[in-house]
Amino acid sequence: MPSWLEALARGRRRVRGGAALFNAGDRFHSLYAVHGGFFKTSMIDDEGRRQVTGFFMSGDLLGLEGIAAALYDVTAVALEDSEVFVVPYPLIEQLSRDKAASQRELHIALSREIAREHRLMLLLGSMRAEERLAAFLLNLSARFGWLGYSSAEFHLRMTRADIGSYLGLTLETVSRLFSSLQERGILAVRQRHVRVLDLARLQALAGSPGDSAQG
Amino acid sequence: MPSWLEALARGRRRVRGGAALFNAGDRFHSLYAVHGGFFKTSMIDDEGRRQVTGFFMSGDLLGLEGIAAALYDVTAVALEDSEVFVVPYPLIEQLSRDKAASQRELHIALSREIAREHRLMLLLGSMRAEERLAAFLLNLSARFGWLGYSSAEFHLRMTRADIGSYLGLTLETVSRLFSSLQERGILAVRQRHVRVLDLARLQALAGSPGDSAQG
DNA sequence: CGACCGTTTGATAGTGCTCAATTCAAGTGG
DNA sequence: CCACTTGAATTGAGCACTATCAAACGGTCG
Repeated sequence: MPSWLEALARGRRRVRGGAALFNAGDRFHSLYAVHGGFFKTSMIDDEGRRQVTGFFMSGDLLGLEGIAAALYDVTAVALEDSEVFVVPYPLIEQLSRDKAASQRELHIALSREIAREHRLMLLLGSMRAEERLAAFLLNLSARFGWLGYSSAEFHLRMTRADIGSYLGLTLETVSRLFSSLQERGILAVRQRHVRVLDLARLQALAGSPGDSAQG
Repeated sequence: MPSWLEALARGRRRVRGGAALFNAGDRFHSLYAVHGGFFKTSMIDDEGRRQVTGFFMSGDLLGLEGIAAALYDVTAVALEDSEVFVVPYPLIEQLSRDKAASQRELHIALSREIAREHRLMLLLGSMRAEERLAAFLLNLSARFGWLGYSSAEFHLRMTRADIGSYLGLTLETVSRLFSSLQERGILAVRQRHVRVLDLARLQALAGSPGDSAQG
């Protein structure tokens, strides 16, 4: 978890796979630093369609968007048994007043989330299905790498439907793309287990990079 | 402009239509509060495709995403002769340390920007072309209304290409949609001049609301 | 072992894109 | 004042991509 938050954590909270950490519309009071496990966030549009807006793993901060309206505006659900540090927002406000460094860190966290979403908008607005999936996989891969896990072989925690919703595709399209990438020798896929066989070609499909946080 | 920033503005800056206020990659130093005129922000993906990420008018804050990397990560271009207040970020940091209220306001501005992009992701990920344009127009309309202008009749400052880029559509599709909405008596469109003839039907197309800031 | 959820695969159709040709508006210069 | 230029917008035809509908398969957990 981000070091500047360590002093502020007030307890942990365990969340079972499938359970919600918070729901859209809940009163906002705390940020959550993921300490272990895996979360997805989603929201519902006026037509009732649910869309996944992000995936969060160790070190990522959940709840930033809640400050504005004093309500969380997404729902955060654990995709496996997970744990978070609970960081009450009032404490953060206070600490940032005392310590300039912490203040800046919070601003950076917020600002980084904005930048992340810029990239996602770019993906949703201008990439085709295969590019989207490639970019998504590279992002996941890089994040696993940073956490010390293999970046070449990993386990997807989310369903094809989750991926599709996040990328603006149907689950069938996602499934077909996995099959196609496998046939071409770029990936080895078995259910949710993914192995990257040809990183260079995967990067070429995505238009290159695979960094940036909080996919 | 947001009242909490008034005390911090250090001068104004005029920007001619077509000129850039800042470019992606420039060193970050200030936020800008739009005081008059109209801006678009855009960024470039790895394939070199440019995409519009937002439109900004009086009262909106530009540059928030620059805090994270100490670099602006979008380019802000004036779509007509415009004016901004320049608010140096170090001053903001300092004020937020002294005044809890200002600190919270900044957090809210950042957080609101995150929420705005959530909605845009929803739009890009799950709405069809016509829904997107309807939602876009309602958003613009509402914002003009808040500024005291007519919400039923207004002048688009951006080209069809800008709108298309923002909505993840081609300019031809945008143009066709305008024609179609006009034929159906929902809008009266002449070039960039738009008049809403049937608000209810426009809202129905979008799935209802038209609020939320910084479209 | 059976039930259930998730995934894969196929066939078909629809939506929006691409390419291309006009039309239109606003300037510019003769 | 009017040809001419230029950038934007409109419109059309055909097609590519992805969604939709449908069926079968697989893995996992009671």
